[in-house]
Amino acid sequence: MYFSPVRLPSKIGPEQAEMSEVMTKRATDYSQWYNDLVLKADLAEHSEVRGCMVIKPHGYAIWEKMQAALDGMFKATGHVNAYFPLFIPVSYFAKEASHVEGFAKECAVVTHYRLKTDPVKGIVVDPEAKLEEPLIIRPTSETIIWNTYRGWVKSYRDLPLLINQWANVVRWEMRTRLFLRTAEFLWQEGHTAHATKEEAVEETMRMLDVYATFAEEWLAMPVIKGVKTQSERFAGAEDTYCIEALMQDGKALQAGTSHFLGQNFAKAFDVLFTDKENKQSHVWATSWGVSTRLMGALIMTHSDDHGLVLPPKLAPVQVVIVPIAKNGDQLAAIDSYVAPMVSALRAKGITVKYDNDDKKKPGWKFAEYELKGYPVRIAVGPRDMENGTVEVARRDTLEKETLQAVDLADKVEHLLQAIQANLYQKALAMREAGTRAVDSYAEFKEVIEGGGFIYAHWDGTPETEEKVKQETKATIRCIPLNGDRTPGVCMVTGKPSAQRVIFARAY
RNA sequence: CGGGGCGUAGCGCAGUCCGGUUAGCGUACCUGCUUUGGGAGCAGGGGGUCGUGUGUUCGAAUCACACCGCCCCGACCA
Repeated sequence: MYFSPVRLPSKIGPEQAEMSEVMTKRATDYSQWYNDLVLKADLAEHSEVRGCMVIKPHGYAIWEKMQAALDGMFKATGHVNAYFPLFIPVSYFAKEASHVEGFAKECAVVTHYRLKTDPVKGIVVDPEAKLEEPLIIRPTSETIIWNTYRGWVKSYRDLPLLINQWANVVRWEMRTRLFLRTAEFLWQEGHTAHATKEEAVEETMRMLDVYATFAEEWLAMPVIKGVKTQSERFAGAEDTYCIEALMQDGKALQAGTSHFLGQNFAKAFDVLFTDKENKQSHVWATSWGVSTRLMGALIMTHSDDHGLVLPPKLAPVQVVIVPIAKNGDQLAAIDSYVAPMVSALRAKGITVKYDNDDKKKPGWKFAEYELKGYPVRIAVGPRDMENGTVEVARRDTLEKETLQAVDLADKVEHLLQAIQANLYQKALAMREAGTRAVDSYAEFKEVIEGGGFIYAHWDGTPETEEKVKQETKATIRCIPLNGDRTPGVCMVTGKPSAQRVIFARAY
């Protein structure tokens, strides 16, 4: 059922050098397939800076589509964008104890502000230019934002404060993978301040819903909403909510988080407001984020051995039209034949590329657009011009069909909707097939080897969670919000359990 | 950070063990002709700090040491 990781010799055999096999197959080595796909589909490449990637135009275009959709949803829920500094003084960072504890191990630190020439080494850090206080490069912005909010919030009239930031952050990870975990990544982080706990909790849940909606309607990726256990909670949060998705190899991926921060940061940064009764209290906070990791989620949810598969709503170009011509005259005839189709498609808001570049052959283009995940490909040749048809191929099923060109724009519009829906349904079916409920720890140990989401009872203690993690490498992904609330007994200790939680091996 | 693998033309590799012509092959690229409904064929051509540095040697892609980078596995994490 799943594409399980298999260890292979690092040398690539001659059969893989063939033109027809530009990528490792999922079933051969899932992890290598992922790496190949990111590179071959031209989404990103490794930079020479350790742990950092270059997001290439095709990959960045997809990220921009995600940004646009999310940004619209943030605005629609009353948020505005702002920008805070990349550098955070260590003293700010130090103010919230559990926050520091969580991030200290992976902080890049700036200690100097100048270089100088050196006769031997060329250029060196100028020891004279040491900063009085080191700056860290933000791994997340709670501290600098709350330090700023102190000046912005005085009265209940200033609340709620609903701000989002699109930014880059740095976490010095030991091991990185393109999109899934890089030392520097792009994300958005929302930071809100509220007068009451209820309002902050409501905001936390609202943004969790925004993420779930985005994942399902745009990424075509079904997710489970849940709350994290104590050990998986964001450093500094009271509660961390998340959306969890299941990838094709049976591993779970956390795709977004929304945190209820309580008054932790307000207390650490003395953010107080005066209410209607002239009483002072600390404000209540939330923060929430999704990152370029969603690119990894997108890839691992839909793509296949032919390359990337993109949901139409996130595809930078939804329809590519490829002419098949024997000569220049024929190409010119196809140009005219296709022009009204292009206009009609664009009039419906469909993004279209007509690729009449005669320096590349049709077959080459077919393979290339397939690899890059264009949802619909239309081929037009002399036969079509005679018959008033076009050949339409859909990327998700790889099916080809010859259609009458009349009302093509309507047909394509429906096809794009059908593809979007089909991708979601396929992903949902995959998740359902990969989801099991188990009651005994012995069965759990067996089932977890095959991957997937496992619903099991847990006694609620970090000790039991840790034991399971040590013995099986599976963690509690979340306590689902909409799951079965039937109580039971912990599969490990036999102690009472309020409801089943989701275990999985995770990215 | 530990274990394993790797670094030679844009990409994929051979050559390294056992030092010795002008460093090869496939593909990509350029030119010409023929082609064009799933990564075209033939002919000719261009392209190399052999990851970086230091050393050994008459001579280093090849040997030694150090460093850098990448991949896979583990620990950590979104």
